[in-house]
Amino acid sequence: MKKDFECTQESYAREILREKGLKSTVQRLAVVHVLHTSGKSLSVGEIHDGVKGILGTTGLATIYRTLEMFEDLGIVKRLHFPDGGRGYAFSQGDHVHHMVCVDCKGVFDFPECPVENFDYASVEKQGFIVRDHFVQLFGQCEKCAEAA
Amino acid sequence: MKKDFECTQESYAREILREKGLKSTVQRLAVVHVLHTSGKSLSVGEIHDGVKGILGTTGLATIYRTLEMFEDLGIVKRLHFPDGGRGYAFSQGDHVHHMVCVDCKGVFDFPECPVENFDYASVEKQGFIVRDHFVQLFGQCEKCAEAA
DNA sequence: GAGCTAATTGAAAATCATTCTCATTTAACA
DNA sequence: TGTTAAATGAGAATGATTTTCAATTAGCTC
Repeated sequence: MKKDFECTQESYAREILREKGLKSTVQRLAVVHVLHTSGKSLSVGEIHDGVKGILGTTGLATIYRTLEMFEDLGIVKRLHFPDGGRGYAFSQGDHVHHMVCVDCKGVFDFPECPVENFDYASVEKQGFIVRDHFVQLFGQCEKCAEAA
Repeated sequence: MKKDFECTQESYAREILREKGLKSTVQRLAVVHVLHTSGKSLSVGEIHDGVKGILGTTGLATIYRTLEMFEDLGIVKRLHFPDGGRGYAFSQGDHVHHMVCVDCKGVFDFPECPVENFDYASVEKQGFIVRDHFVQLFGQCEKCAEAA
């Protein structure tokens, strides 16, 4: 099978898959490749198209299965758009937030956590225990800001 | 028509609707009532059921239309759950974040913005302009933490 | 309060997204 | 190279959301 798209990100995915006893199929590696090289957030359909471009044919169900699994493994992150749409972005590393360009859907990592040093006093006063958070920034990348 | 559920939140919605030249229908006010009195995040189906409980019969399309519109008006906020599910929460006021109990789906407002004072230097260095953000906290409310 | 009008609703069909099933294929390892 | 459990593909099934259009209604005006 074609593996001419192998690069750092595919190796990274391979390793995580092997650690968990999961198979590194061409479909899975193609999903990583498509997401990573696009550099932006893609819909399920766009990912499907991208993978079909590499492998010729691929079942849509496989894309769904792969994305769900990759999300659990922390390889991709699901993003939510104000219009209700969803996108997936490659997400190497554990705790990364994303900044999304609303024009080109470009995704840019954001290593510092904006919420990390936040004082949860007002919430904790009510008895809550904060366990996790979802943070996503919206804006414009340099290119799109200039074009506007 | 039954309006015995009128209270502060319904008046609030009425006012916003009137400002925008939109009609305060019983269906719309019932959606506000259901969401507000539940105190938690509800799915579209749960909201539909709640409204049917008040009005007898209501079209599902109306619920969808109302929620979309209320989201634009800032009356409700769409929440996203790790499992992919979506929920809607009543959201009086402009810039409120939410903390959601993963057990009971209870929603608690969070007036301080965790992102407000964050230093966007690393992102701005790349030429980005941050325009908006989505922040959602997950955890356990007092009740559910004790029950666990 | 009755009439007018544009906005809104309801019901069902249409569309779109996601999951499931099961026979076939394949990656990983011996 | 053979074995085997995991993964895939194709399409059916399910579920979520949107659209359509005739009927209804809220918000005016008088």
